[in-house]
Amino acid sequence: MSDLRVRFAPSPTGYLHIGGARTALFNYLLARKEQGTFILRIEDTDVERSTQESVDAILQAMDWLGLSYDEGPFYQSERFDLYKQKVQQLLDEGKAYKCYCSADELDAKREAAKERGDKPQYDETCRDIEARSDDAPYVIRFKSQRDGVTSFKDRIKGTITFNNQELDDMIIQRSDGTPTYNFVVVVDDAEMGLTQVIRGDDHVNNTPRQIQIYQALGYAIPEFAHVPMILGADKKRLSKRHGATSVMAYRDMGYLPEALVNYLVRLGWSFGDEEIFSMDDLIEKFSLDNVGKSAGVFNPEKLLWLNEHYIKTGDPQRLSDLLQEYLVKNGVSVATDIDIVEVVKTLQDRSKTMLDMAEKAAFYFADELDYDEKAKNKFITAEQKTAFEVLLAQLKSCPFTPDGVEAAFKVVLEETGLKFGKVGQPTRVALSGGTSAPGIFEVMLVLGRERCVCRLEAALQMIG
RNA sequence: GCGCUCAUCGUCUAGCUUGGUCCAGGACACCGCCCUUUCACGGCGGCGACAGGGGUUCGAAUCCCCUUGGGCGUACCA
Repeated sequence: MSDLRVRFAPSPTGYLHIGGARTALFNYLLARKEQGTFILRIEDTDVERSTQESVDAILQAMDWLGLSYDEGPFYQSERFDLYKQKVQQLLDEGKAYKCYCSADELDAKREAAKERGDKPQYDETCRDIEARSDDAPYVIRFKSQRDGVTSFKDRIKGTITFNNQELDDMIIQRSDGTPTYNFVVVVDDAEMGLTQVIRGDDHVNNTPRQIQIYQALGYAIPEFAHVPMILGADKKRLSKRHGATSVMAYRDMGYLPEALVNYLVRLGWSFGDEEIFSMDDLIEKFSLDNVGKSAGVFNPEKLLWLNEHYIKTGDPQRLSDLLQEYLVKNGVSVATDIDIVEVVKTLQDRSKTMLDMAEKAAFYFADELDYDEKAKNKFITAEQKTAFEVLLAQLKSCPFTPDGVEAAFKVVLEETGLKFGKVGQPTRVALSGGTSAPGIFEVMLVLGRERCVCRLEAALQMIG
């Protein structure tokens, strides 16, 4: 166990999205690689917007991705006493003050500043006034250092410097007594002993003000690593209009978690020319050194390619369990006389998602085949009558093994004098209902004698 | 507007620290060929980028400056 301590700190105001999952993943990988500690903290100081449903959704998504944590989940809503105490400390030391300006006043001033073309900042009206003794509502503001600069060395972006004039006195406690994000994040990151703060790029602007709070509270400053954002195809911040952004939506669409993990980690991180990484590979190879500085565009095609890869190479046994779930979801009742592991084996090379596989597998289980109209008209015709009859007779008696069915087929070719192609495709339609399916022998073996006979008879009946 | 930041094929990226081995490598997508009982898989090949302009240098994708473009922030949200 090393002393490295990192965290993922989502705000429970919705499901876990792609971007959050990636920062969680980076933290997780680093913790596992360095044998450090990965902490999960729920940032629910905004009581209005936080929900238990969101917490559950986030936990479920992390579990699905395989991101286990060592400590937590800690809820900020249960730590208000600690924050109160820290706010009081700053107040006592004159590093924070009560501000009686109303939200409306503040809004008006902000608007006015914008109109003038000035940077909207708090004008410090209450900075040096006496605290009132009446019960007028107030917020508590942090007294920023306004001279000089604040800079820090970002692990992935390098040194970043801010002029302290940019930092106005921010609110650390709302008028309802609850603390705000920029304050609690510092208290918690410090109290939880984090050595590195790995988070989204959208937080770099918060970092200098947070550093000032670390200093005011006498805390050691952790190392910061800001990972670039994920953008949509139009280079705008990834959002719902770009498609699914929820991690669990990808499960519903039939994606494997290892595909999402692999995709997400390669978006912004690289390891030479390698593209395929298992979680174990990543724990061994991941490093903040190879994380790029620029934002990346989310590319659904590449994710799909990885998903195909993991389906192709996945363990059939495991995949068969998953396939059953998707079949059920599609309303297909799974027949017990069919070996689903074998079904998976026939479909692994031709499925893009598990949902896709479920759709392609449906014909195996159908009691009555749903024929593709065009295929039926073209291939289930009088021309095939003899071939079907011979095949039917053979199938009723031949050994139902790879060699057996192939021999049966050979007999058909010999007796009819037809080429394989002439018999194969019609047979495929008769057995599967369509023109694209796994190899004809594989299909017969998975279907079993009884179903093959039944479907061939049905085809013969259609021919009349 | 102001602040921070980023900039190699359409996209993800290697290369940039220690200029020459890069007329820039890999992957996805796309196109073609091969394999083939359908559909796929697979194999082989092709298309395709150093944002622009100045420097520095014998030599720049690599160093410096400017321009342009993008992202993020600018809340009693996180």
